[in-house]
Amino acid sequence: MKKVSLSDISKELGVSKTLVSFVMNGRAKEKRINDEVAKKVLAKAKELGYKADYLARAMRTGKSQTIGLVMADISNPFFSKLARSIENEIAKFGYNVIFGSSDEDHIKSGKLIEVFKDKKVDGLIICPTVGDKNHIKKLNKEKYPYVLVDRYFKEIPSNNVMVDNYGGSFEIVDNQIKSGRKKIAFINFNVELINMMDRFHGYLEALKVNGYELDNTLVKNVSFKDIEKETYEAMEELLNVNPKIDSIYFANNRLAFLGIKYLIENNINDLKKLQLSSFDGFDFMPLMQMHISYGIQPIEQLGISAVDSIMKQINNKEESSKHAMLPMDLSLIN
Amino acid sequence: MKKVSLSDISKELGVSKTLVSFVMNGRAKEKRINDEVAKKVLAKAKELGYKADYLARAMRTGKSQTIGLVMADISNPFFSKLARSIENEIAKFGYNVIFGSSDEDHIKSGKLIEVFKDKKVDGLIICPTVGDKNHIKKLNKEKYPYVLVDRYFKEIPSNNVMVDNYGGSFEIVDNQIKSGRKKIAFINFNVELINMMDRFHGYLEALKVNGYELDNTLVKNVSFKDIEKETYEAMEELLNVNPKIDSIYFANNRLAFLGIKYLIENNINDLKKLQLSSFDGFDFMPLMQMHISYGIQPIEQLGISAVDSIMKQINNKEESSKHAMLPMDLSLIN
DNA sequence: TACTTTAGCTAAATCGATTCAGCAATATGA
DNA sequence: TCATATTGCTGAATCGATTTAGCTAAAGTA
Repeated sequence: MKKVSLSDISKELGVSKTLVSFVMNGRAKEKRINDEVAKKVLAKAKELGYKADYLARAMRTGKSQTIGLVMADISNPFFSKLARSIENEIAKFGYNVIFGSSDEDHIKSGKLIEVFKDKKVDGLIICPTVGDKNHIKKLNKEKYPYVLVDRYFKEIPSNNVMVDNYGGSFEIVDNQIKSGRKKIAFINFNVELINMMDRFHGYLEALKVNGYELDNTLVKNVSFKDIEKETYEAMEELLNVNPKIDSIYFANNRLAFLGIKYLIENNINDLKKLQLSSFDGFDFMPLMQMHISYGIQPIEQLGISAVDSIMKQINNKEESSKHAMLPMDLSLIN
Repeated sequence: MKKVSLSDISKELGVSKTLVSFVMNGRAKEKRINDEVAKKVLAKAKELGYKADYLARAMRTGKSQTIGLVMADISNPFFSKLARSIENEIAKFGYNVIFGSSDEDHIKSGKLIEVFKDKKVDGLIICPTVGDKNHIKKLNKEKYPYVLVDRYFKEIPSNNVMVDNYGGSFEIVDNQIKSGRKKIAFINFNVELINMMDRFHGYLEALKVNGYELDNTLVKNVSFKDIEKETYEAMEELLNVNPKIDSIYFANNRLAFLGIKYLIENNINDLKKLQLSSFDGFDFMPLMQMHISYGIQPIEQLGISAVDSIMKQINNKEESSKHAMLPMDLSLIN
């Protein structure tokens, strides 16, 4: 049951390792190897149960058939669904995924990127966090294959796959206005992230085209670090200080979850007075006591596009600084 | 910026690669290398930015500093939280995680196990599915380090980390009975899985100790393949055929989710007549329109224990056929 | 006949680290 | 003084595949 190597085959058949290697890599024709000999090699390989040693091959060729996935947090449903989509898609190319979570901390993500490069991954799929600019610049300099998902940096050229945060956000807010809402509050998250900024700009634009003034007291920002506490504070301030609010728009599903939790715990559920919307939802939103209007992110497509990009790069299909943008599914805004 | 190898250092200093290797692996004392020389080596290594090549080392030593994680589906919150716990814990040992989802299909899980072994992972953490017995037997024969989580096979010795499915299930059902429920229906899932069988046995035992007879019309089984449709059918049958049911107990949170969805869509919400309970919950259960009583799985601890087991095996701390069982958090049953 | 092609194959270097076996010089002990 | 330890170090083999450079013999060509 011990492992069978190239030389085992070559010895048994009295041919060179080189020849066996050529045959096993399907280069028999190209290398003008006698058909009979090639057949014998294949037969012997099957007989002995030969399989090329992954590490030896990876060391020699520099290809690991593995990609590294750096996300904020795999236990977050958005990322776990994305991870699943990437896993499925990249499996079609015979690749595997090695992953790590950064917790929105660029020290961690930098370390993950380095470790994955050390492990010779053929490419990286990264959901970058605020301080990651330098890591991305470094990857550019090294020409290491990578693609950013969900977020990118305007000032740094990169291959990236994004959702139409601006457009989706615009539609949601525009819809709130069209349905008669006058004072639409916005709770945003980690404002420095480009995707979050874009959602904010969508909100601004919807106000603008409808002739609304931006009211800064209606906009709250919450940080990743203490999201629960800060969301509660934001809700409290919005509802107490500004009692005329008739709509609250959450920049993501986590905020929406916490906001709704706050409302339920405080028994605020007059939805005629207060309408809710969120950039994206979760599976259980249809089961909630509170009606909420939301978009659906094309997570699966996000993974597929990211894999497409990284595989093109790995196979030198010349892909550079390509910015893909996927539309939101807006069927649940109303 | 090209990579620096051992021989670069050895050439620059005029010493052997052997010596450099010893120093870099912290075996200078053990190998009686002159302190001065050792210092010089370390200094030079730092100067040149030397880092041992992962693949070369892995090939030579047979250690990859990577473990393989085989789950049913990483996009399922239970598994993504488990994956996160494992990731965090194993990072403390300088390890990374490569993962794959089996979709409860033993062909897929078998392939994943083989691929991960090919990639020379130092150990496997596996959430096995029904047909995986032979794969586990094979691992036993090969003495490949692995640990099963969430499920195991009674007839096959294995290291495994389980939740107390039986005890948790017993408590939940016992509580339903104690609070006066007479006809407690049970919707189970993929019955051949040991964890699901144990939950069923907990249900049985609770009936028994309270002097209830098992009523087979109250027990429904749903399969992984078509969980949504089958859960709806089960709900329909239970509620129509057996109108005296006053409690429904779901074997997991996914079933509970679907069951509640059914009830909401069909406007059945008289919780005085019908009480709900589930083996485990999700974050948003407190926000639901329906009250439901549930346990909480010690997912984080599950990951920690699994990592503990696999690391002990990898480091030959002689761990064999150890069956760990973690208690459920039952604070939310009432 | 002599020279070029081509088919068919192989030895050896290479990737980069680890480790076995052992050498030389100095120190210690009887 | 001679034998034995000990210190300090190294050459070469090894892990297993890939790949470069090149060889031999037969076939083709002029």
